[in-house]
Amino acid sequence: MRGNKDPDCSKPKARSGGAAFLLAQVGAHAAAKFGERLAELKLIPAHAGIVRVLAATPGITQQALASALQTQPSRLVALVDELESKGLLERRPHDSDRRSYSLHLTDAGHSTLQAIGRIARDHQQTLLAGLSEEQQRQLTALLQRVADQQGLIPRVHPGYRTIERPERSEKP
Amino acid sequence: MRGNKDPDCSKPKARSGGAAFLLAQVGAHAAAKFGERLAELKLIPAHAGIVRVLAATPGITQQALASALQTQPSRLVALVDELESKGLLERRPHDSDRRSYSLHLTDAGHSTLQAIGRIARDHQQTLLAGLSEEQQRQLTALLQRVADQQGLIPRVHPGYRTIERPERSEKP
DNA sequence: TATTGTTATACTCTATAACTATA
DNA sequence: TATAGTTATAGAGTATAACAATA
Repeated sequence: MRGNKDPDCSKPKARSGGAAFLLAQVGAHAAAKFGERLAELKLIPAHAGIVRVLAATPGITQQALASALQTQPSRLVALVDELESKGLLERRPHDSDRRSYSLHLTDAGHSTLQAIGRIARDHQQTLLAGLSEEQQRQLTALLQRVADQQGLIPRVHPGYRTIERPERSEKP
Repeated sequence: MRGNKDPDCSKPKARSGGAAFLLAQVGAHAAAKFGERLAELKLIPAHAGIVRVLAATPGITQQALASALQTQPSRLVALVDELESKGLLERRPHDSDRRSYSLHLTDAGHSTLQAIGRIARDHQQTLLAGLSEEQQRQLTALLQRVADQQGLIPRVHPGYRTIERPERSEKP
């Protein structure tokens, strides 16, 4: 265990929980703050994710959307319903398969997309206000490197995928 | 907005969602992976947080613990119950106030604390495997800077504090 | 028979507010 | 009256499996 002879620096990494904890902590903070800002648009982060995917791949089906976002199709129903009732997207009949829909952003949907972009940039600026531009570039590059190496899919938030909870202690 | 004359680099930050998104994404990934590893000990991250606070401040009451972790006292009951039934902590009578308990780690609790530390280090090493030691130091410093500037409390994970969800669309 | 979107069900987690026993 | 710990209740979110329409 770290053959250091100077006892004063024998635990150089146990500062504030380590980089991994900092990542989780700052990341949760970033997600929470973004969610707060998004509330201005009466949306939640999951809505924003859908809008972004739809902008990138118009006409996508709900199955494909679920696959792209790594979530269950049944989970999308309510979210797509909400976006549709807000007039931000349309469910159009699919050309060749009458079981499925083609999802398309409306004009209002595209406006919302832009608003989301503005909020995201504003959010990021506030979040990284303590860093110089050069430091922000460094941070981005380092995070991108970790994300790539860890096999994270660009633009897809894990959304807290099912975490195996150990047996909740015996409860008779 | 960024007075760039070269159109090709007019959007230098819209790469993979920006640093803020990367932070949320990598942070959620880090938290999820840590949770998976912690399952080896039949614990969840919230348990680990309690154990760490107890190690730092032995004899703390549940109210003070709730305050330290920024959570509701009622939320701690089940968690403390579980740790007690595992023999990792004890509820001892408080010296001067018979309403409250003094929480103390047992020997097994201290062993578990060490196991948590090992898991955390192992986890961090895996998470940052794509970075050199110098890059890891850089990343840690940058994250620490953001955490400080954002007013995050050292060692306290936001745990996803209540996010204001906008009115769930009308549902008659 | 398989697949798309949807609905139904059960289960977990949480916040809130009671409750008790002390202070 | 106020506080510590606990319990009860209700609500949101999710995974899973069923379902009807279509392939």
